[in-house]
Amino acid sequence: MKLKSMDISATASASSIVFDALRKAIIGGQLEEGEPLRQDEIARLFNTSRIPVREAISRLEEQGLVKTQRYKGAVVAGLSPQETEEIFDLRALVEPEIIRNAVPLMSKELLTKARDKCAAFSASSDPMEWGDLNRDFHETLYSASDLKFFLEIAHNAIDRVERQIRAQLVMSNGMERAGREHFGILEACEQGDAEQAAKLTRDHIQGAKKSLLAHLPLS
Amino acid sequence: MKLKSMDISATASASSIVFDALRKAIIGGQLEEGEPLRQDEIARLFNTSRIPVREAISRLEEQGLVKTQRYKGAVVAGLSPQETEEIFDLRALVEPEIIRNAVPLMSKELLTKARDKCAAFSASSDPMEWGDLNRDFHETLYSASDLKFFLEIAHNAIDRVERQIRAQLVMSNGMERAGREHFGILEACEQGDAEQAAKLTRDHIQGAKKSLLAHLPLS
DNA sequence: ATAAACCAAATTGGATCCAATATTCAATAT
DNA sequence: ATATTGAATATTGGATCCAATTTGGTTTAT
Repeated sequence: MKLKSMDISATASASSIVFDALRKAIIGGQLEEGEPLRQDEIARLFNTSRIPVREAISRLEEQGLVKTQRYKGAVVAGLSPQETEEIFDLRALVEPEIIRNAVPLMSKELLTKARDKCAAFSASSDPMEWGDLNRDFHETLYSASDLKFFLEIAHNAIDRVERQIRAQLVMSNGMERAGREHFGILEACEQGDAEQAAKLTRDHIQGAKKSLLAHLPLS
Repeated sequence: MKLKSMDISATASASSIVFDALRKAIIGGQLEEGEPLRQDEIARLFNTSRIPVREAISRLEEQGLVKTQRYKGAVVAGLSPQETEEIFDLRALVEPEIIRNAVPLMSKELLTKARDKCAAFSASSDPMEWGDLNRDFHETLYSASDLKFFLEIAHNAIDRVERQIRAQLVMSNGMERAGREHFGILEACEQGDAEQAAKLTRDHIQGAKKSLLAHLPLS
């Protein structure tokens, strides 16, 4: 019997489908911060009842992506400049460790893929996709790491500032500098220099933080 | 009008009450790892329906404290030795930063409180309360920090290894050494030496990790 | 006797309904 | 005119009910 098998018990529940969709809409900026999430409306959109929607929203709250008030509902969470700065500091602490751990575990294939993603990022002229391509490149490198909890933290931290990252890329020379820095990180990985890759990753994040804060109101 | 006011909209919902209770039961070891969480049973215990229970469980899953399988239900999450080690490494990375940030913000009152907690910990002879007293001391120091996201991470990381921390305290000379190390950290805080406090915190966590892994099966 | 088929109980996922609270807006009093 | 009251509407929180799936035991065929 030749049949491509799949784990049926892993099929998506309604609540996880709603969760994923809302998460993407929030970090992608389709839902702006402060915007209320109406359970009814979302349930109608996904042709389901409010129960899975409520579960999805409570999970999003646990992730810090929405804020809810009893009997008032949920709104997309926003960040103050101070909070944004703190998230970038957290990233600057955690992500270099992930890269340091990942470098010795990177296969030839993975490095090839990363090089492609790096090139795709630099080549793109559509600001709408810069955010995704940027994240794609970083996550490709991180995916070689086996530090699942560090990755969990990093993914959540990036989720929370994804909108700011997009903003940072389109402003001044954000895109050009990111491209250069990506290339540097990639080269360090290819040379197996974990220390250098970690250092460049930290600089990359701290640099993004700085240029972001400089353009933020009353920082 | 003189009336002591309180924010009624902040009153606890059924789901948050269940969430808090389950979280405490899990990290306190009342529920052992692998133990299934039956929605009906929990709903009966709290005299509510399964809806708030399900919301609580989905939040616990988001925190990594339980694992659920579709149509099979939730069980208390456990950690492999490798995973335990990684959580301790994460703590060793994040918590020193929290202390470093907190030291300059510590008031006289807070330091007094911390000294009391430190003494209470060392004085206790009841192994059942060592875990709580230990956490109480650390959280007192951390509470001076204004790094809310770092604190979020640390709290969650500690939640996930709380059981192992308890185990570590009761074994060999874990309690005695922790008492000594706590005192060292406290002194550094009192002297306003953030660097030293951070270093001792890192050592404290790495030391706990080592002695824990040495006693763990097939580490 | 053993293993496959199958049926009943248990359990979870989701839908619908009701209760509690918030919000909006018209009516009223000052 | 403005502020306050009160009713109608909208929205969320929770309870109850039904459907889908798993689980454990029983039957049945070999």
